[in-house]
Amino acid sequence: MIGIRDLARHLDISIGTVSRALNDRADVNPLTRQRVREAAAKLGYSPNQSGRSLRRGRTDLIAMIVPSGSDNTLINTVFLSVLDGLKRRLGEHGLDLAIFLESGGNDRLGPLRRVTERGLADALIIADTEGVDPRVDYLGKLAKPFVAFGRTRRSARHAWVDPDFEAAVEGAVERLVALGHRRIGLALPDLSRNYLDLVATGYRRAMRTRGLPVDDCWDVRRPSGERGGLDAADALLGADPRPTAVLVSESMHAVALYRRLNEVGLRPGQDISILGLLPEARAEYLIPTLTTYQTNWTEIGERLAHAVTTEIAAAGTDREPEEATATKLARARVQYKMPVEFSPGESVNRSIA
Amino acid sequence: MIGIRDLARHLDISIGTVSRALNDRADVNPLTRQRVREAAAKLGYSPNQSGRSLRRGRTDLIAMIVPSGSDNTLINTVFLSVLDGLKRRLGEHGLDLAIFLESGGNDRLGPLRRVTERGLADALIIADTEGVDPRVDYLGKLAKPFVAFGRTRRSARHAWVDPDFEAAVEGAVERLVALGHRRIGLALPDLSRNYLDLVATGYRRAMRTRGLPVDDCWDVRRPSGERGGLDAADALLGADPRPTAVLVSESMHAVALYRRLNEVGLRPGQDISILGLLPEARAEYLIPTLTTYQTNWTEIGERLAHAVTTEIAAAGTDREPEEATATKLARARVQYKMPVEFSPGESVNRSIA
DNA sequence: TCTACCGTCGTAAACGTTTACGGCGGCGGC
DNA sequence: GCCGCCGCCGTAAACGTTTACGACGGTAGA
Repeated sequence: MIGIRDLARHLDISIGTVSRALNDRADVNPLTRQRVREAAAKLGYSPNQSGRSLRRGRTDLIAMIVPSGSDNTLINTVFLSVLDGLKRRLGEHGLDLAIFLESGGNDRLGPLRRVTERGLADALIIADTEGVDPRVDYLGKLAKPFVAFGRTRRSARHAWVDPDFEAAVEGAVERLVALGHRRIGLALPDLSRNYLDLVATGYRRAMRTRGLPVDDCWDVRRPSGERGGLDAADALLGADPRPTAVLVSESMHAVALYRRLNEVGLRPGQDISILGLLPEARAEYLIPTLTTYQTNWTEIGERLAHAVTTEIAAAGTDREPEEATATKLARARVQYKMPVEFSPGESVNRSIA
Repeated sequence: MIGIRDLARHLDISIGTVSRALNDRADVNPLTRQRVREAAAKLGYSPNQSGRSLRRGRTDLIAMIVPSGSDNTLINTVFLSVLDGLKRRLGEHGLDLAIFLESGGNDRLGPLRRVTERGLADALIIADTEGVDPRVDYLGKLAKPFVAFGRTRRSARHAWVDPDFEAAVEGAVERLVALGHRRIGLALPDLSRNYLDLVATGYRRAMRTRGLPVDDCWDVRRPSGERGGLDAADALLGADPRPTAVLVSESMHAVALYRRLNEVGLRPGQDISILGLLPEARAEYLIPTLTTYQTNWTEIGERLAHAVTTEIAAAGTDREPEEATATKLARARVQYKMPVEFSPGESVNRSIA
């Protein structure tokens, strides 16, 4: 590996000048800057990150912590689209993105801890947040800049970006009601995720404001995966009176529901309406295609990036007590609900009226 | 942040001793070691990674480069299972894993370059390899330890791990032939991926060794995604004579094929057999479930980790010309085809005979 | 008693950068 | 002609670790 020393020796100038030239500082002769640049290109110089960040005190790396193991997390299905926007925007600020995985167990703090303790990222993004998430407390105490992909109950105190789940469930209920449905069921996985609580309360509220009844048998919460989905389907189909439409929020639950309906001879979109409150990634694999909400996941990634950079900027000037109000406003915490809309799908097309 | 200096001052010993104590070196009094450990725990010391790796010359971090954008890559569908095993095994060696994304464009070298130039990983894993992959040449020239998740045409020269695609296609053909099929089609996406070439040649070989005809109309290669899948389906269904079974190797192609069959009134598993040469992740979303190969993706991850550690060890002793033959053998390059088998599925159950 | 050795520890250099500080020459204003 | 300023550059310290080297006291063997 060739370092700044070699460049200096090769050009017969000091390493200080080389460094200044490469970092585009003002006090260096344009000609020398040029010569340094050419030498760097010719010799294939690239700065050593360890040395640089040791001196600078930052790494220019953003770490994203994502859960592993289960494949029914929010983050998994639409992962790449979000990352696409996130990465592009971060790149514009000279930041790189690295993704770290959680262990898959119930210990959500350990892997995060490893990343922070090694100090290899300037800021973190945590995904798949729970209602009370130990990670936000931990990062808060550390005063480490971070953004949550998904709200928590402590959301007022940190930056976050996520889809507007309340609007999604509100829109879903509205759409079904417009078709004449009055008995609407809801199947949720019983994971500990904050967005599921938002969906559950949003569902109740949407029903209540329209004066619609909510039978407790219509609001089922079952384990993740196919087995739990079949359970949920059985519970909903066995309810009396039976819902004429079902909101489902996990892919495997949707699959299981389709399967059960198929077995008992009910056709989605004809005999019963199914509406997905889930990322659209797998919706099109079902036949008939599942109607589900969709949103601009790439833009969500971009918003995350924006939130990250403002958090970093805020942390940098934290010790500055006197600050112009204008800049302070510009650095306000990013907390953003991404609008959603519903895809065209074949699983909802039945007018009850 | 508290450093080794603070510990030394706090205990009134030298920083050298503190460092030796924390690194479990022999020449330190067990009692001092104990005291240092306790102080480190009490004060919440954690070593600065930049300083450490600057001095040590290594980062204890493994970088995996994965493509982004398209969601039909091999790496995407079974991503988490592989990563699970990979991460666990790496952790046993004190290595962390970070995932970096490609830009999504056709430039596969740029993102990789950024990672290597910043020098923030000891070794790399590249995924979704092409036949002639610019990344293997680049890494080879750099003499940087790396492992490919997926063979290339230069596979003899580097470490790699992947599923045994030849065995998969061989098994598929054999299974169909046992059911009496003689006219077997193949639909591939027209991506530039090495494993697709392996599948294509494996298909031809399997057919030839059984004395079966291969009509060129049965071997279609169409763009990725639903549109291309519909094209492929039309081509196969329009062939004369029409194949009685079809091998398909991309999820969206499978979905499109199901859809087209549905439209023309053919039932998978009854009127025609479908067999997936694709990771099983989405197979169960189709109705009837798609029969497809499956393998132990977690173990693939573990094999990748093993390959990485042996590559690193080999690079460490590269300059050592005289080496015991035993150790040399132990450090032989890992090149491993993971065995595959076929899942129970409903899309193949028709005996032609 | 002298030598050799061992266990334990301190000293200081080194890893590759960045950057505060000061120096040196030239140029303009007085 | 002198002073001050400015553009450009070299010097050296600093970031937090690791580790080669040597020092020191003590013990054992001769």
